[in-house]
Amino acid sequence: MPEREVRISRAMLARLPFYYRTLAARARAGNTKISSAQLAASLSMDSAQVRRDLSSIGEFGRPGIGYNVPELLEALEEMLGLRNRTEAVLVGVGRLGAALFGYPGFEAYGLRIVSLFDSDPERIGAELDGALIRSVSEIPHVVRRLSIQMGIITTPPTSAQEIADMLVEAGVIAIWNFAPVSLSVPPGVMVRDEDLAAGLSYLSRHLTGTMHAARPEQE
Amino acid sequence: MPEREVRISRAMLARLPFYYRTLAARARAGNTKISSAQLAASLSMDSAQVRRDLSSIGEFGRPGIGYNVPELLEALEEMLGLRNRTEAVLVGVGRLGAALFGYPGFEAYGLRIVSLFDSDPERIGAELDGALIRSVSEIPHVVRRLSIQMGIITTPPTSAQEIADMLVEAGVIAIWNFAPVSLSVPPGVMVRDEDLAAGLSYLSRHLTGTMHAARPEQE
DNA sequence: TAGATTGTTAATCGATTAACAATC
DNA sequence: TAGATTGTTAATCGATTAACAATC
Repeated sequence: MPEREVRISRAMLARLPFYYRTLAARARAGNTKISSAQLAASLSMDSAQVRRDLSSIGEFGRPGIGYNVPELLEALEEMLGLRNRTEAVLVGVGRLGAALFGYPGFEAYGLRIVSLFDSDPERIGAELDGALIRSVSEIPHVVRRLSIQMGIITTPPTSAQEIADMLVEAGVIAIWNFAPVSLSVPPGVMVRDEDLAAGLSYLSRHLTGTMHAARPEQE
Repeated sequence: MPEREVRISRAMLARLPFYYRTLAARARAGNTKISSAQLAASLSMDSAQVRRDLSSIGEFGRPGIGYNVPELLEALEEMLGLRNRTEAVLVGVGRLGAALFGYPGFEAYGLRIVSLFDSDPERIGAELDGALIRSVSEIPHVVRRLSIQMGIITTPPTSAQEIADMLVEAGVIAIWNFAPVSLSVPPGVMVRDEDLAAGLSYLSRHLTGTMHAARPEQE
């Protein structure tokens, strides 16, 4: 059979996890069908956009009926790469790093953090939930030996670039960066910046704007 | 003087924190000037876009010279609402909630988490970094009395909507939602979804893709 | 059959990039 | 003055929305 040409725009890729969420909840509720209009409604979006997005990942809908939830869910899992087991190392076991390491939600997404690193002598050698915290100097050795492809950076911004370089040098090709700094990496390596401050300023702006505008409670 | 009409697109608003980051680093390094080309280079973007974005928030550049770093930084702070002190409450003191509460980065952005809530009897009454963890039943009272405008939700997805309703009812108009579920709120209330899973699938997809493509190390 | 709903084409809207006159 | 660099206009590109024939 011919390979289906799948064009996923950046904007659409950002929407897929939301479809996934909603469909997973539907599936748990025992529903097997959902229409683009229903899906759109629960995500406050346009039904035409839902149909367009879903049609571009395959043909899972039937006119007059709607979409088959389990089928669509499976396709989305495939599409989002949730089927793959991904092993990652985490560098910087501060509060945020510890929170991510213990976050139960990742398991469902196939992510397993297999090794922890820090540069603070106080932390090196200690354990977190039974996992040993290693010195960053061991990164090259461990990453190479376990063929790790993903690195999670939760260090202070000042050392993030240095850590990124070490990870890439050792074979990592995907970096999830929580440090508030822009990393430069060679082509072929993908960086995802998780910018908490960006989310915050988005909301702050709303608060400021609202203060000058009409009070919201008197609709 | 006439009010300057400021049109900020959604996409541009998402870029502003990155400009801010870069300029703040420049300012710390003692630089007072920066060109659109330099700024673009450190963020791997197009210089035309930088100029377009910056020109739409004001006239801080001088042809032949570049932009005045301190001036621009100040304008961005204003624009991003970083000047405003924002007080927030946090609901759900699990690992993620605790990490956010202790995150030192927020202080610089004007955010202060003034109260913690949880529904787990084991946690209620306990302290985190000297702050008392209150029962969620106290949300209406506390939020109203302190006139809190922002709520941070780090509860499990099942209770997130219920908490959102309580917060909104008590007067909150901005919700920072870390629970992996879509919240429905009345108009006038803004929700920012921080979707960790989305970032993860973005990277996972790259890993899968790469396995089928050419090995990246042999550029 | 009649009603519902998809997948897709065409129309609209918005965002990015290129080019350049104006300015330092 | 000559070289550098902005702010903005015009051209391109991409994404969203509307509309509807095809299908169940």
